[in-house]
Amino acid sequence: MKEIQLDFNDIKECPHSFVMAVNDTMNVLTGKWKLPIMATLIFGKKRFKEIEREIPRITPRMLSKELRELELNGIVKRTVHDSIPVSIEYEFTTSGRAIKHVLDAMVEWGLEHRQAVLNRH
Amino acid sequence: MKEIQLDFNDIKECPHSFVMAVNDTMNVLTGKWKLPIMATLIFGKKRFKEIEREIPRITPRMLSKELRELELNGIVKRTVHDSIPVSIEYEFTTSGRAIKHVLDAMVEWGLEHRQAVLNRH
DNA sequence: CTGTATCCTCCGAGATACTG
DNA sequence: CAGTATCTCGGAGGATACAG
Repeated sequence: MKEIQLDFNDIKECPHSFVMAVNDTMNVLTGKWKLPIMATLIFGKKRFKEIEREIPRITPRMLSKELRELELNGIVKRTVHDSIPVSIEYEFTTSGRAIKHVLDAMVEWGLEHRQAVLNRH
Repeated sequence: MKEIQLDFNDIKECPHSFVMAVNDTMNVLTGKWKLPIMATLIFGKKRFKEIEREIPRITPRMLSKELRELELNGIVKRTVHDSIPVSIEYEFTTSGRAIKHVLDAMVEWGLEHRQAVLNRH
């Protein structure tokens, strides 16, 4: 559970709280599997095996690890239903779901940037 | 110059162009030094040595590598002034500067999320 | 079904020295 | 000043097997 530590704390124009906020956000977005996992949860609760099935090539080790990290970071909620056999469901927290606004900004910039690059050939 | 390849192309709810756009954006934000480098360019052109001085602990190797990558991705423009000795300046492209909108969204979410996490202790 | 435990590989990044 | 060339290493992530 290591913290990514961006090293521009000394740049005077960046208030420390802004830098921390960007750090927090990057923490939730970086790594190979976090975005794919979040994508599977957009339309509601899912069980471990469902998520695993929807993400080609992910291993249970990585899925477990990333879900635990997302839970610790308050992005997803894990619920144990003690049926037989037990089933476990993952879903976004309210705050976790709101990261969609960041993704929207990324989509918008990404599309515009690709267009801008194409326009100069 | 490897491309980060997010592996959720098969998730039907994500239009491929949106996935590509998020990929493009992540490409520009990930890694240890890209954000610090961009932060130094917010207020205008800078020379290699100036950027190096403003970012503690970065090595010329990494600065060179990241600047080249940002240039190839159309984020920064590199200008050679053939004075004696030559001086070289780096600055945002128009499209590169616009990534600030993404950072704004990240700051907003990051601050709100931190607050949300604190509120439930 | 919902994960852990081991072992292993590869690459991002650091250290250091050098070049035009 | 504006970089490049080597060498090295830790850690993210993969493969495979196993557990409750």
